[in-house]
Amino acid sequence: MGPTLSERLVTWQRQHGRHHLPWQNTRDPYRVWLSEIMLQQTQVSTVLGYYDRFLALWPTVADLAAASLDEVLAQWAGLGYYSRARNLHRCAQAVVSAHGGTFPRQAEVLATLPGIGRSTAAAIAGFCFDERVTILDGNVKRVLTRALNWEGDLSVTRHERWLWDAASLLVPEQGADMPAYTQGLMDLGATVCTPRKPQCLLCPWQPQCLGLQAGRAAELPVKTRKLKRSRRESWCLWIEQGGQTWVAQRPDTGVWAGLWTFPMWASEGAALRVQQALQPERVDTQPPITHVLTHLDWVLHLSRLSVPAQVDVQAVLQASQAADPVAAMEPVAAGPSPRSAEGMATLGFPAPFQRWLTGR
DNA sequence: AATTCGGGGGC
DNA sequence: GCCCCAGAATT
Repeated sequence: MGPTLSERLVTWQRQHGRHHLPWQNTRDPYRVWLSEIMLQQTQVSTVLGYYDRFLALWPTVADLAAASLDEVLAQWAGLGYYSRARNLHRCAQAVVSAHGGTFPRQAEVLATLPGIGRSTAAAIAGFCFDERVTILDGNVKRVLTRALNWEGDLSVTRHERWLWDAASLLVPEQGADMPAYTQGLMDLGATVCTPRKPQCLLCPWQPQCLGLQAGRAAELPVKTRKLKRSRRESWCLWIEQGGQTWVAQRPDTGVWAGLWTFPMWASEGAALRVQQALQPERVDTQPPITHVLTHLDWVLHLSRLSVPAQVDVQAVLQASQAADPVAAMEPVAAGPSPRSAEGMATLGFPAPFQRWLTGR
């Protein structure tokens, strides 16, 4: 028989897994939780800088809870999936107000908190509290479907449920092995059982892997989901007037919720009419860029305007906000307002606007 | 059950 | 171009 799959994985992780990521070598649930949220659908290399910055700014969950949502969003800017930042903030406040500033220890309770689903709850409970519950992230789905040579379509819900059950059966008997086991699942998927060209010769499960035996490991998992992106086109005006820049905050739902952008219009004509009303001294119209989001190709046009001091920008923008839906400015949470350079630095801008503002 | 949320890495 | 990434919440 030999060692079980979980025993093999635990031994392998201790010898060959990753041990020096910034969120490892701690059982502080705050640090583990913060890393797990940032790492949702996001690669390790992308998270590194953000993680250290958040910890430096907010060393404890109480510090984070005491921050404003705007501060958190500004620090999260560029990382994507901004509902994570909103839920991060809500979760910190819930931990403080409903749990006395201490994270709950059971996965089932953790999963009731904002932004913590079943997999993240299991990661926290396993890493910090030795609870015998399984994660099920992209790594585990790939590792498991290959090890079991299981060809179920992952876009089908009941297949996911089946995988949860299969993964649950594999957890180690000893709670003390849970941190290494959970990390092992992640490390195996990230470093050996990779999406393409898996390094099966290095795999601790190689003797048992049914996918490898069938010669199908590299073709799993099966996912039929086809992604069709819609297209949207917007015209942005970068309005500068006497050292100030006009910005608007996006509504608290939808794409880039709560972040800041230049005022935007859904038609070229509407933007041009506003541009004309502003009587700019200089106009710099840049080639459009296509910003790719998960479900959207967003074509963004940008004209940079220098507007004389005597022009009432506020009035022009308000009139455009109030215009009929076709000609109106795109919806904002709060009316556009001018910001100094220092003020701009405290706001969160989506990646393409960040690039424009910093000159790439 | 299907959609909606970003942005970057790697090939 | 394509798929993937320490997924969750919403509809």
